[in-house]
Amino acid sequence: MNIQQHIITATVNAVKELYNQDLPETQVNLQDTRSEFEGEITIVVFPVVRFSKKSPEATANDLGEYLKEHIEEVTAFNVVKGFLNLSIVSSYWIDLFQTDLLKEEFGTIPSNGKKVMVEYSSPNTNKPLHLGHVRNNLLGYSVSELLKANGSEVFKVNLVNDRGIHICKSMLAWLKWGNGETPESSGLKGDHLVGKYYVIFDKEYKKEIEALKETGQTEDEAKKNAPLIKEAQAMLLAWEAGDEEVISLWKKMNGWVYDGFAVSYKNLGVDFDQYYYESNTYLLGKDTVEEGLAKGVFFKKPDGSVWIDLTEDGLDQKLVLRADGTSVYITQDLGTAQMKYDDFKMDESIYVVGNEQDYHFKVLFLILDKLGKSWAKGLYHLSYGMVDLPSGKMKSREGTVVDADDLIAEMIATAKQKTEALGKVDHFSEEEKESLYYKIGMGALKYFLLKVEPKKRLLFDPAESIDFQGNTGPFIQYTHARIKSLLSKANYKNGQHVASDIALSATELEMIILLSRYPAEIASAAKAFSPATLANYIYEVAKMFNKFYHEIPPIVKEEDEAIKQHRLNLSWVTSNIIKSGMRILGIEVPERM
RNA sequence: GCAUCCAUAGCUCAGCUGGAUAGAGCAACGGUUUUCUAAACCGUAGGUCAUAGGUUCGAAUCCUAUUGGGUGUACCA
Repeated sequence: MNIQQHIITATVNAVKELYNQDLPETQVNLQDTRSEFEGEITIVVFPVVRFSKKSPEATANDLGEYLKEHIEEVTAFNVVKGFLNLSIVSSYWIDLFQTDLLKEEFGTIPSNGKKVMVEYSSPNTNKPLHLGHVRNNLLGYSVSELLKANGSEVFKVNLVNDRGIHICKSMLAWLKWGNGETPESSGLKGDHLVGKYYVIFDKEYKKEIEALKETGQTEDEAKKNAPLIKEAQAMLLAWEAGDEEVISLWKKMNGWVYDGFAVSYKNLGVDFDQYYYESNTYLLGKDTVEEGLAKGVFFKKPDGSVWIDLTEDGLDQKLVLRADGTSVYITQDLGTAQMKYDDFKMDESIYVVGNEQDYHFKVLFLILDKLGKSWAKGLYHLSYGMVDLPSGKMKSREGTVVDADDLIAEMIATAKQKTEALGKVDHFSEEEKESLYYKIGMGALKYFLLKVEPKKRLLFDPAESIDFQGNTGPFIQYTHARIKSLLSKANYKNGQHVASDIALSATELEMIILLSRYPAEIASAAKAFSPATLANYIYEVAKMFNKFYHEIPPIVKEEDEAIKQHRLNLSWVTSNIIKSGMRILGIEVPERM
């Protein structure tokens, strides 16, 4: 039993004995004592006052006396207003530290038997990835790792949007203006090459619209009548009919895109256990529509279109199948959800998708629930905010997107320049330097994006480079490298215990308490699907270490062996938590930098 | 119009199921290196937590309204 639980139980007993009242355990409110007060654990006594019928101060004093009397580890207490601060004997903290935290596997949580699917990335194959996709990928990957760390079995899946009118646009533009250009002939990365033709299509299409408007057509008419869009639509029909030429062009161009994505994914450090392709799933869902009609969840309008009425749930009527019997977006999502469940039988399924689709997922989940799917309650939309530029939203057609590959290259270049300026790595091999620049650059980028609460929108200013100082990835990486250097200088041997009666400084005590929170931080971050809370915790840990490192004399020169070993143990545990926590964020920590 | 999310220091962000004097980083100013890596540390300054009510012993946090901003509201995906 840990000390916190011990205190809670004893407090309940105290209220029984002193006031003859039954205090519910949930009313015992514990928190870490603020550093400006004496003690480590604080009881907020206001909730107890109702039971004691005394003033907060008097109640706190009563409880303090009782706890000091009945709990061996409680050595002293003080009362500040309604707060009872308890001092715990330092040997308790040292024992806790040595038996739990000093283990390599500290922070890993045993299996909870849950199977979870995380769907993320889900790109379109008509253009390269941009900063918005980067946020999605990093978030999806990190949440997956977080859930694994919390004891779940995780399947990462990528549902690739590889078909549709937008893909045909790129194909058509390439046929018309491409002159047979390939990634090899142009030296362009495949996804960028295809994206180039998507932009060309849009430009030419706009020209046609303008021309038609000159002839007196309205904007809407012109958009529908432009020859290019008609050709693209014809191509889509040909694709659906299995036209050999179209299919083979489609395969060729998608192949270029996949080669390009593979490079970006590798650089981002993300991976997937399973790919789904919409070209295989876009016809799914019609069975589900039949099922819904049979169950009376859906209804058919006279024109043959199928709808669900969600007005009682505060939403609208929603179309689930067109009058001509073809699917809409939600049709295939219904079918795909069923297929994913049939494939994996997972308990929970997380969709990492931007908040512009909040409404869509609300409807999707509600429909599946109304269809009586037992697994519908395990569905969760991890909705994240858009990445904005100072100028506003990124728009691919207006060229205001921050390209993922460019950004990665810039981050690495910046890392190189900053590292060289510090002049610490001159003796590194070229290979080690390259690897270091990559780790630091990506560490800066990943931490920058992940430290912000997912649902909040995020501002990125391309004119200002991402920081490498303060609350940043490189700061945390640096702290880790510094600890590793210290440990190697001291010939550190892991896991050696010292007598639990050594003296601890205030900072050392604070460190132990902070470090001991790691498993709880993982659990709460996993519960909230939020790598951000973990990121901020790791930062606190790194900051605390640097404070400790500065205020004590050099450890390697420490003559008291027990104190030396204990300080090295503290350093090692810090590095272990940083490494493990950063790994969950998808960030590598160098051994030296 | 309706739905939904957001609003905290000059800037970017923390702030747990309501608890002590609202915290970090950047930028600004000052200091720290004969001592284990100064991508570090210490200090100064910076706030009507959008506004107004309400609930409570106690509200940045919960409720209501208002203002400002984002997103959605297609037989697009």
